[in-house]
Amino acid sequence: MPELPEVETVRRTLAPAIGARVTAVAQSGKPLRLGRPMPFARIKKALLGRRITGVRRHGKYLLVDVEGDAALLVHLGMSGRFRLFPPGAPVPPHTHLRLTLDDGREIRFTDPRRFGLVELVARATEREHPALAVLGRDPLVEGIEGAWLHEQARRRDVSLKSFLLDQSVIAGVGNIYASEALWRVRIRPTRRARRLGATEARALAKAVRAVLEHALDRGGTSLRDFVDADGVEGDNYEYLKVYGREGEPCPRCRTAIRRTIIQGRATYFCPTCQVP
DNA sequence: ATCACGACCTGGAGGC
DNA sequence: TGCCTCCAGGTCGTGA
Repeated sequence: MPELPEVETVRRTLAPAIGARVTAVAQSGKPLRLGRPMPFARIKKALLGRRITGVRRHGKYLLVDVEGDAALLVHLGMSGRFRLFPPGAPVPPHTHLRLTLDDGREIRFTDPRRFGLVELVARATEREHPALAVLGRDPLVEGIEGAWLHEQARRRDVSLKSFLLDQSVIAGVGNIYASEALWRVRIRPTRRARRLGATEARALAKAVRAVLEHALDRGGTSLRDFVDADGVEGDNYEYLKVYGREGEPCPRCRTAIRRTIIQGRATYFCPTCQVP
């Protein structure tokens, strides 16, 4: 479901929970990513009775800070939702974690496919967590520059599409925005990363930031699962230029958009104005 | 060490 | 209506 703009949208809409105290913690007991159960006992011990002091994001990961040194680490996988419900709201199916707040609201992690992740980390050492340790630069937090991107790309013998999806380089770009950014700079997704020129790298770095910021301004892209912490869908889908638009005319040159598979993921491009 | 692929899950859409 | 197949915003372990 979620790439950087969607996760950032959730982060922002979850902010009204800051200051509230956690009065109850409940779980489904179902395993999540890799069939691993969430460390519920540790989560409960660290969160119960504590106030939420912040909600942060790095790449596609969310961190919910509480009093003390603990933070709840959350990844939404493909179908995960992380929402703030009003008091008494019905509990949706596939709800794996519930944090009841002192005013009756509930933060709930819901994930039918269970590709998501919920962990507990110590803030002081959070970057040592395997999921966070490998993350590259977040385009909207740390920023990415053309020269840096060029240097990264030179050393990799993968397609540019795969390169953009590599979270150890850029943290937060996923399948939608990888196709969108490459369309903007008129480069085929199949182009080898090492063949990216310096000028192209500058344009690509700018395009990555632009597509992410544009989507964020629209509350993210809702294809099927995505809603913010208030349950509201984002309306960025109508602004996508190529993703999910096989057969539709390219907005630049009217050629039919093509769909191909790169590393097992659907990839969209214009065969005319995106150069190999 | 890098890289490509399949597995991990459930549910929705479309074909028959 | 029901059954089947395909597809999905991500990540990780495997084996070449």
